[in-house]
Amino acid sequence: MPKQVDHDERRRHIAEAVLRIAGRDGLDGARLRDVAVEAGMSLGSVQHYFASKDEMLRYVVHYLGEHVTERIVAGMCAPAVASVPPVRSFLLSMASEMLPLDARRRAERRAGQAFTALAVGVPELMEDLGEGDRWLRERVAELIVRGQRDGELRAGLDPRLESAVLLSMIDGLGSELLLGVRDPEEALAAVRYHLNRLAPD
Amino acid sequence: MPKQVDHDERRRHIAEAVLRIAGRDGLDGARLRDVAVEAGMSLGSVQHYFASKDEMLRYVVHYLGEHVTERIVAGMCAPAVASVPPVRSFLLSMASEMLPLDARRRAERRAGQAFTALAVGVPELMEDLGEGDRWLRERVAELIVRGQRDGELRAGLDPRLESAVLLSMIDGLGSELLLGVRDPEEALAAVRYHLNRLAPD
DNA sequence: TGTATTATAATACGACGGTATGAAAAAGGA
DNA sequence: TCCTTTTTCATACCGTCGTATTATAATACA
Repeated sequence: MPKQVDHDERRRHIAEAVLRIAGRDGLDGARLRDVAVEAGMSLGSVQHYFASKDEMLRYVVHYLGEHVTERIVAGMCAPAVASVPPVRSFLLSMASEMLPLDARRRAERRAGQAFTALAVGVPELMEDLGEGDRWLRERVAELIVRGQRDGELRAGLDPRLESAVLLSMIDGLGSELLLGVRDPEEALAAVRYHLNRLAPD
Repeated sequence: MPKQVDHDERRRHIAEAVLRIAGRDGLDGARLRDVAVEAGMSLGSVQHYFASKDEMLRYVVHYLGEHVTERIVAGMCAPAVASVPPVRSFLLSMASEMLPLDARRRAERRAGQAFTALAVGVPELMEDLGEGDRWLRERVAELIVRGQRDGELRAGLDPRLESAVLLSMIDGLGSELLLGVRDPEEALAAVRYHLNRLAPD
């Protein structure tokens, strides 16, 4: 029997390389040869783990979708340890995690937007990217309901629509931050301002 | 003296072709040869009006930036003729115009996002795309101030931050609509819901 | 230790796409 | 009418990039 290599570990390693390149130079800059260099292997090896570039990109889309939601959830759970956390602090943590406020998240978001552009019109990819979105929306709606039960949020709010408003706003702020038409302080201020209005008088 | 042709008219004609293609197949689908076919001319002619593909794309970014804001403004002014229009109806019209609710606007937005992805990290392009954004933000802030003066909007609102929240939300809803993770009715409902909360009790 | 099978790598191929070139066509002015 | 300059077009060139091919190295099992 031959050499044993964890195939999926190699694929994740390559996916990380793709994400680094896409975050730095855009998805167009992710040529197979560059991916190989970034991953520290040869072009042939990359080909060994992905039959085609398309298959590789599909894998990366899936990989990204999983990890983004995972990281957001981690960010939301982080402040939970500090005593009893208000729902608004959860949501603020979530927003901070989602917004491209540092180099890493900027790269991640840029890669994400590149894939989003790629996915438009491709049902399979759109499904992968939309999955986490729907899941997150429900979580936020649940959180808002809980906030209302605990008296942290106004009773009159529509959880479903509030979830849509908040997540859309964060999404939009993210795009604007990446494009440089909005500065980070203002983005965070907008989120805090919005969350404040959700509190009872 | 030779044949006289309106140079800028030709360039706009080509730009329209590029936008149609980018809206239909993405910006990657806008090969020079395809642009020529879409514009109903030969590759050589396209080259005659643009020294390079890069120059062409820069022109299209500029062209798009001008026309998008122009169309949004037209959308905002449209309901103004009907008696005295509440500020909220202005803003709703603006949102409706900005959201990709039909094929035309979907194509326009897709092209816009493709160019946005292209522009990240290129200061010149970012400037072109950010210009209209800043202008629009100020207009919305002014509108909110006017709404407050007229008693249409709550007095406690921060016009600058409200402008940021509203425009970011519309931007985010637009992305989500394009990706198909949000349906048009819900997007409009979210906008209406949000605008409603801005009204006095 | 030998061998079979996988992993890694180097190189070659072929297509695609931006660019360059040169020629033909068109049209206003002498 | 002829000339000059612009416009239009066809075609050739050449680099790039995805893919295919082939060879070499590595390793688990007999």
